[in-house]
Amino acid sequence: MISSTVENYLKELFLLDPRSEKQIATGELAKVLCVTPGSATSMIKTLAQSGLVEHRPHYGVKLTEQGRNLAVHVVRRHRIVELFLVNILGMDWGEVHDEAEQLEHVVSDDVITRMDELLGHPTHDPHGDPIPTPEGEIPERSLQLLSFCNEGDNVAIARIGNQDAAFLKFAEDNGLLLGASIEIKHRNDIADSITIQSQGKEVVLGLAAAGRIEVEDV
Amino acid sequence: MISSTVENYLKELFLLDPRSEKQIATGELAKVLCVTPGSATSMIKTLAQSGLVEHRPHYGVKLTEQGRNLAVHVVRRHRIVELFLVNILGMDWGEVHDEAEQLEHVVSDDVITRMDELLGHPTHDPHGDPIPTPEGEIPERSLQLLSFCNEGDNVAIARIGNQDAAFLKFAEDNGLLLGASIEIKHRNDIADSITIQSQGKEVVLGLAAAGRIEVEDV
DNA sequence: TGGCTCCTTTTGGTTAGTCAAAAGTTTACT
DNA sequence: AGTAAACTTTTGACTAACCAAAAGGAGCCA
Repeated sequence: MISSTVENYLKELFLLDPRSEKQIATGELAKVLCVTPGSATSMIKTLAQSGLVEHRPHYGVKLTEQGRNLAVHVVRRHRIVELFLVNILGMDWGEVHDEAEQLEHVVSDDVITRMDELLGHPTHDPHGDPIPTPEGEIPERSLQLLSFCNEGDNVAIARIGNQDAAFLKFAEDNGLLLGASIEIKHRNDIADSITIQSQGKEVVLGLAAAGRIEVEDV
Repeated sequence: MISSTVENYLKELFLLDPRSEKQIATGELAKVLCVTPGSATSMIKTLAQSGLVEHRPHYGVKLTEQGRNLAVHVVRRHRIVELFLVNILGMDWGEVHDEAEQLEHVVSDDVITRMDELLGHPTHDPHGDPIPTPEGEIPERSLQLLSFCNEGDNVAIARIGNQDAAFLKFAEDNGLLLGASIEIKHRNDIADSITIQSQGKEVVLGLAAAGRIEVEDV
């Protein structure tokens, strides 16, 4: 049996590098998992023994094919649960993450399949992140940072990279919801700002903030 | 934080004696939890130190007020989850128990509240067992064993005590579903049988089987 | 009262996961 | 090249939960 601790290590490795190309530093992994570096090292060693990661001491760690596969399924469970909590149980975008964090380790594949069906086989979760398929494929979209858009572009909001509650509230208050279609009115590199129109309302954003919002061409 | 192991010990103590009146034997508790008696003893000792149970060495163990309270809430979570899996996700009566066994330890009160709402504040789960309220009250019904009913009685099926899959299938096939109203046609103590009519169909049951079915006067 | 059986408790050992602090590497700068 | 800073690994120790097997009551029957 695979413990939830192991699932968390694998999941975070995946989230830090979805393609599993880079060597992730022990300390970085330790930080996101809120454990000491020493704890991470020893867990990495046992993961390596099980063939779930490849460990080059002092250089870093990387998921193996097998490890990545497990991780992807944890992420699938997490995102389906999140979407389920929001769409079916009516919970808030902000409060579902921690809940899903727990549930992802105990819900069976059967339950996930049924939730998936009830949700209509969604491809992306409430944060705009892709939901891996049961086979482990990750649906790709060609996203672009809002900060790279040009005047006149018509795009739809696909993902908000900043999980900060205040930022999410600001986005929500200004109609910058997932799927909302917006038009780029002005772009001023000198003033470091971009002006967009969403649902008739004009909003001015700094380019740094715009860099946290990903959009899809429509 | 209270571990799921502790929750399981408390829950099983509650299920073995819902009123928490008797002293439960260590060995009995160990058996339902599938642990050795020694393991049970040592956990009982730590539970006693936390004030969750009262332990009289060599005589038995009993939930305290506080322990029973926690146990009742675990049971509430379990039963609401079960009902949710059956009614909302369309799972089978038989397959939800193990799933709920896992989920009961991780779902938050918020999620339970929302499920409860979605289900219409049910008072009993798919097995006919009562669902404790958020305050810990246990809705009582005055149930009677089908084997004690007399000719002419009109009753509704409230609970099936036998969890055996074959028995459940037999019951289902003969229209003996939760809530179904039936009439007692004949009762023959010599032949040890009882004849009932449900939805026009007559079914003959041995009194032993009838003793596993509980009914409510209508 | 002794002895027998059944059950409970104790004892000693294991595993997974953690931390704190010591020891060892790498890198980067002079 | 030499050294300090930054990071990683090792070491030793802890906790929760478990098991197997030895030791310790309790009740019963002669």
